[in-house]
Amino acid sequence: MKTSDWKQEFREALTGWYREEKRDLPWRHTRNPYHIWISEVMLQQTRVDTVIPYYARFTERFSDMKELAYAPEEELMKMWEGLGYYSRARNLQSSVREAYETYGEVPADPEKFGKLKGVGPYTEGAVMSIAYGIPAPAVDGNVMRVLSRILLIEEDIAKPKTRRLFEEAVMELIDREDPSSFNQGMMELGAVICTPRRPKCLLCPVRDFCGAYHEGREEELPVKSKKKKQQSFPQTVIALRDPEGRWLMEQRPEEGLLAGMWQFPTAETADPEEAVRIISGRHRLTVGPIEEAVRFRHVFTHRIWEVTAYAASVPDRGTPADRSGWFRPEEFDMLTLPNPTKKVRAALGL
DNA sequence: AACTCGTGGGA
DNA sequence: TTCCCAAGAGT
Repeated sequence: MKTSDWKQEFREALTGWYREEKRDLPWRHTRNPYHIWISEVMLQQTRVDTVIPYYARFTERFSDMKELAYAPEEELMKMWEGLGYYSRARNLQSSVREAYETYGEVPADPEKFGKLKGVGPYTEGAVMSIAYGIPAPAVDGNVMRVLSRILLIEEDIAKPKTRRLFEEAVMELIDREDPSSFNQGMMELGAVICTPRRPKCLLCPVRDFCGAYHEGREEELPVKSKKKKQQSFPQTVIALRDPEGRWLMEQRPEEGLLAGMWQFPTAETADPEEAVRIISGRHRLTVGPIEEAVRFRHVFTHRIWEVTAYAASVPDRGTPADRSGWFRPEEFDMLTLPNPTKKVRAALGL
């Protein structure tokens, strides 16, 4: 068998399987490049089942580029609330605005599209191939896992430079008649068959082409170095209620973790007395006796919060610092609240 | 290159 | 519980 024939048979086996067996997902019902762009950004580091309801709401509210381009940021963040990695939403909006004003559409040019904020190598290839049929590589974690097994590639896929190796491999293999089905087929295969643990090789449409399967090494690949575990940080929350039933909320800084989101007053200490001193000083107010409401751990990718939340009354509102305000529980829904804050809110029965 | 940036699910 | 992870990108 000649090498070129092997590649062609691989392509046909993969795209044929994909066209027959692909899951019925919302973004596979549209050819709207803008909607496909939205789906790819939402799917960055996020599971399909999590994205589905967000995608439905988001594309309904911001049905075309103009709607999103000029939407109020608060509304944008409210639609993204709970999905995580919030800079994705802000970058998406600014890039949709730029594309709309510059091209009037999603540019069908990888060079132009890839320059937009929030569009990295993966998203560039995914949107260009799926929306426009352009043969560009869309290398995500699935593709690196699948190809490392098929081609017996032993480079560490945790290392940034390794991705380029896989992009070159994809360009050698990609189906130029249907780059969309090829790229999505690779990812679909990784998602449902060629899984990280216990891959279902007996159901695999391309196992005849798989080096790892032939050598019985499918569980050994890919090679991936582990990341170091996260550091823990104490977070003491002092939820403060005024005599009229309003609660003090603070808005986090515009940059960094949970940027711009709202939370109950919080101090980075394990000592509740110290937290009261810090927060009462910050807002120039007097805090009554505190009562513990809830204690939990919140795990981020790179750090862990050990949260202890207390509630207390204040006789008057003092002098609130910048980026803070008093709100009734019904008004909380106007604010963008990160999950840790939602947990505290639930514990307080608000 | 290494670090930052969320969340929820599964083994 | 603990760990890894899931269609990554910005700095």
